[in-house]
Amino acid sequence: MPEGHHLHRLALDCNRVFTGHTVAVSSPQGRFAESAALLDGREWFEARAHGKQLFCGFADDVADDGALWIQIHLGLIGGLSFTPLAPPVGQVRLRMATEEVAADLRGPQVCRLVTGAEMAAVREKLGPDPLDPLADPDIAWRRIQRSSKPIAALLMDQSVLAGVGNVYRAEVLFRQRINPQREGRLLKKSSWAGIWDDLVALMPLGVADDRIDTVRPEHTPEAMGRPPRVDDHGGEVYVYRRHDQSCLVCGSTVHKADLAGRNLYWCGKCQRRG
DNA sequence: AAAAGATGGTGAC
DNA sequence: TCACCCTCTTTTG
Repeated sequence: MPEGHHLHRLALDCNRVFTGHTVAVSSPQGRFAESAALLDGREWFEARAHGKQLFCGFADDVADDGALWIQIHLGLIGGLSFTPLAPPVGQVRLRMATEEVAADLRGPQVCRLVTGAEMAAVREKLGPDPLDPLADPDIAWRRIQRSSKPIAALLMDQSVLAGVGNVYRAEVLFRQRINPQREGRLLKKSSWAGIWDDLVALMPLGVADDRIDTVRPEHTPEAMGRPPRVDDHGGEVYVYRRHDQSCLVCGSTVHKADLAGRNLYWCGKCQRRG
């Protein structure tokens, strides 16, 4: 679940549930208890997402920006789920609740109280986010241009580009027909423009549906007479976790390889651009 | 029943 | 490059 689209979706959900409310903040598991007590009963301020980082703000008269923030990073296995108010089940690091709804945070990589200045410092280290309408793709392009790392590695580097994870990486490179091993410094400007524009188009759909669908109409299960994808690792995709199966476009076998400790999926025949 | 693996990232070598 | 974090699902025995 947790690529950038999911965090932006959670920010929207938090704002929908908590705006105009005071929030009961607690840490049933105990590891965030001290900070939770500090925030408990405060007025909700605002949630914001930048890439895979989620910030939940609570009103604070003393803070420069009028708020104190919880920085949340789900990591690989964390989750934030909304349920009708009921006793917490399992290990809940953070609970934010109204009288009707509870948002429970489990297994996060990061859950800490930060000031507005600390939040800004975290955000300064992140590259542009395709889900931010004000983001500047040239900032990422300058980093890519002077790197000898493969474009597939650069897309996963959150200081280059914020929000893209393993699924969007594999899928946008396939859709743009780009060789994942192409060095950043050798990538054509038009290829980068294609990647960025495609992410700007794709990721809002991911926010709306809370899943990653990247397959064009002509390659959908209905259009091709194939069974729909049934697992819950994203939606309909071209290459992600489709290794040893046939490419939906050319029929050749989809490859899988380890790149910097993460699984990379691609079609060697379709993806030859640089 | 146990192990492996996952949409992520850090810190120690 | 690897162990580790910590949760849940899927695969293996």
